[in-house]
Amino acid sequence: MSLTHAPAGAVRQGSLRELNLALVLGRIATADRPPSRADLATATGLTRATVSAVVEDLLAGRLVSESDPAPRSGAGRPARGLVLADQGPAGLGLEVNVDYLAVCVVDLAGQVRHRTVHRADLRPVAPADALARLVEMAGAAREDAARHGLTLVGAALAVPGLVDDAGLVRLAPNLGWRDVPVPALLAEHPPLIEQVPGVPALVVDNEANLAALGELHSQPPGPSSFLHISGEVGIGAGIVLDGALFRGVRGWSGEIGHLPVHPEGRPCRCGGQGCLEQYAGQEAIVTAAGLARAELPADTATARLAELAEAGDADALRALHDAGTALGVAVAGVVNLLDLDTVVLGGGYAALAPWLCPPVLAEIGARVLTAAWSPVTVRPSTLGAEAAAVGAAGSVVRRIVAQPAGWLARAG
Amino acid sequence: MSLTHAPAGAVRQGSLRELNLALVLGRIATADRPPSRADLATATGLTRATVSAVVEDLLAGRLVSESDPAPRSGAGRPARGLVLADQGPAGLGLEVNVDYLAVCVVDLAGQVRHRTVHRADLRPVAPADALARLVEMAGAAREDAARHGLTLVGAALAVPGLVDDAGLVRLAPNLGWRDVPVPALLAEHPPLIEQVPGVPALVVDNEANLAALGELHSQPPGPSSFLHISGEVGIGAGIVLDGALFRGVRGWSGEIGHLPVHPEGRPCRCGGQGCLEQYAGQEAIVTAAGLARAELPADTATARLAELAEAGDADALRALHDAGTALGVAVAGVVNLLDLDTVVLGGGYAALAPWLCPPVLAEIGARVLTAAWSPVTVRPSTLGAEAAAVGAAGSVVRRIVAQPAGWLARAG
DNA sequence: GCTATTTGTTCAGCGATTGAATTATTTGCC
DNA sequence: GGCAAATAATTCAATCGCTGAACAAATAGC
Repeated sequence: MSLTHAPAGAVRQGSLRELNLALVLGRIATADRPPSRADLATATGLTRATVSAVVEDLLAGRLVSESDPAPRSGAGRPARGLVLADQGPAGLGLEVNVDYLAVCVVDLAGQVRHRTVHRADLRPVAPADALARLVEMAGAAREDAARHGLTLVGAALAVPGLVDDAGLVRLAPNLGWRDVPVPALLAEHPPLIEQVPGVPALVVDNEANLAALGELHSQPPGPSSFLHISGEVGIGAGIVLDGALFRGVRGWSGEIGHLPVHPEGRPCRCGGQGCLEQYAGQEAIVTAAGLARAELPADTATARLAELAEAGDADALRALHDAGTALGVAVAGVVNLLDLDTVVLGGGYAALAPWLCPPVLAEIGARVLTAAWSPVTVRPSTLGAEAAAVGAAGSVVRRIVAQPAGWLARAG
Repeated sequence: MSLTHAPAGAVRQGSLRELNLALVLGRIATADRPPSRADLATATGLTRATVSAVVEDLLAGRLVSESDPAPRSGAGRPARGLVLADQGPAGLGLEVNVDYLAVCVVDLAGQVRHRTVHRADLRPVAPADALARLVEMAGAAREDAARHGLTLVGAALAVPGLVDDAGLVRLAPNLGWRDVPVPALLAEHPPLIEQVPGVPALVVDNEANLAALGELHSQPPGPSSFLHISGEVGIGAGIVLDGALFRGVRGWSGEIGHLPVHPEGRPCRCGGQGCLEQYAGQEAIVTAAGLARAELPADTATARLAELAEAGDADALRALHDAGTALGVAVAGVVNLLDLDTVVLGGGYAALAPWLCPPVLAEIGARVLTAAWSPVTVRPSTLGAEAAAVGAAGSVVRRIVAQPAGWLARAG
């Protein structure tokens, strides 16, 4: 039932303006060329009078600005193009991963305006210390952002593990974290965020989820429903349905790493048998390729593997083919279940995509009933290594775009 | 991003009333006791003045009526309870299945007001003839409905197969249908439906999807996210997320029958190997239990199997245990992927649930990473055999409840 | 019979959208 | 160069629907 879903609560007089602010701003955000007020009127169905009034609010709140290059040329008064402001609210993205810390700032338009990566093995570091380092990096990011006229209105932290609604990291096995109360630990540091109604100061979420969100909002815009697979030590998936991340009942969706691909196969640390992770996880691939994994950190191992495959190393090629086949079995199951037409390989898989895609596609072709009518695209992620941090920061500014009324109420 | 999703288009002056009509009517529909106007005001956040105006519209359009038993007793003016009208718009549910045709009428409140089942082997019957019989049954249903003051405002047809957006049945393997243009075939018969803006006259959908919708709207209300598995000859699943059926990019989601449970196992007609259907499909179970399947139609075979299991027949019990284990492997994968907390066994599985649930739960417990923190419920469907027809009819009236403005515009 | 209490309605006020008229600014043609 | 056509954006009275407060209705308890 694809009904236009109504707002949850009461629709008051003022909601009308709130909804139309969001409608117009969203249109400006997704347009490929800066639209004029007249363009917006025809696109949204509102009258030009209303659009003018709404745009005036947005201009006053510095969420949009008028662009110099006119969107049209020809007879008639020239239109004034509207673009998202390159100053004003911005999102702070944070990421703790096994071998790096990342911080970035993304503006309203989705541009990455600041980026810092600190490479280090985080496994021996206590959570509180890791977060303290991250806060230090974030402080520098905030100052840099302020110099560009950007105000941080919210932060999102990506963690490779299970996170509950309150931001408690239940389990991040590869990081060695268990029951880490991130919000409480971060509350001990001076706040970097200017609170805005409707935008949570801090969201903690799974790295795979946030990387998928980053992919969703990357340029050029891709499909609105897809599966994003982050192949790290574990294998996580972010499921994007109709332009929204699907989190599951408790926010623990996407545990694709424990789909069974050989039900009577190798035992897995999850307690099951033959889980995907045992055949297509980073350690499994590296080991199968004959690389002594202990000598290398995860990202270097992946790069080395790509080098070997490039050079035609038989062991590497076979390891990648086997991993791709296992991945394909799992992905085919997901596609059968959810009827998705796009699968994005992210994280460590992105660099290995040239060798993983063919066997994945082969399994999809063999196992997906509907593949004959509708082809499935499998492609590497367009975002770089710290996709989750970018997606995290992007998720903050998307809230401003989706609910501009909160920011405008603040800005006066 | 669980933002309150705004309406897709422009929010005009009149949309406000439309949205609040839907809000108030939805509240009346989901309340456990007939709410008063005052109850609705506090529940929705609207003022009592607005609620009174909205309710007046709903009463005038005969979508709700005032109930006799007052919702409250005590000091103060007695409240007048509001309930969904038992006259007015109703939905027509149709179902073509392998061994029966079913027609039913469901009123606004979700009550089944008419029900006809015609048992026959439909495999040798041409699609046009099967639909003609269904139309005949529907005509009688319409007359019966009219006698109760019900007007049919839309129809939904459940088919055990893949259906595209236009209502074309691409493939219904167990029925022997391929590329059947249902809307065109039904257009040759006189219309039974009174057109209402916003309500499609005919929707054709997968039987598993509509059965899941029926479960969603069954009384008492259950969870808003769950997996509904219809175990017939094939195995289909309806995925309900946040109170809405998830259809996938092309409407072909839920093909759980082809999740791999033994990737190097038996070949499947889909082209893959070791698909769930080969281990937990009705034929597989019946054969494994030692019943000669040819002698029995599908529903009788299931009943017989339940009898044997009840009597302690070792072969039947083993067959059910093995099928349940295979089903559990697949369900565990789905739960890992989507983080659902409820699985409903419907269709042929409903009657076999006492024997299927334990092995399914065992596999979930062993393979689902998060099962330790959040238990998963596995239970049989509460609806009867023709759940899809009831769900189909229910999906029609749900549209009226979700968008009452269309009906009100018609009724004046 | 009076008061407290709760329900539901009435009504002036107001915010936001609408549609038509008006102003603003350019291109192209004579 | 000047004028008409075309397109963009604004202004303004009218209207729709929600709000808040006052008011009328109806009952229980004392």
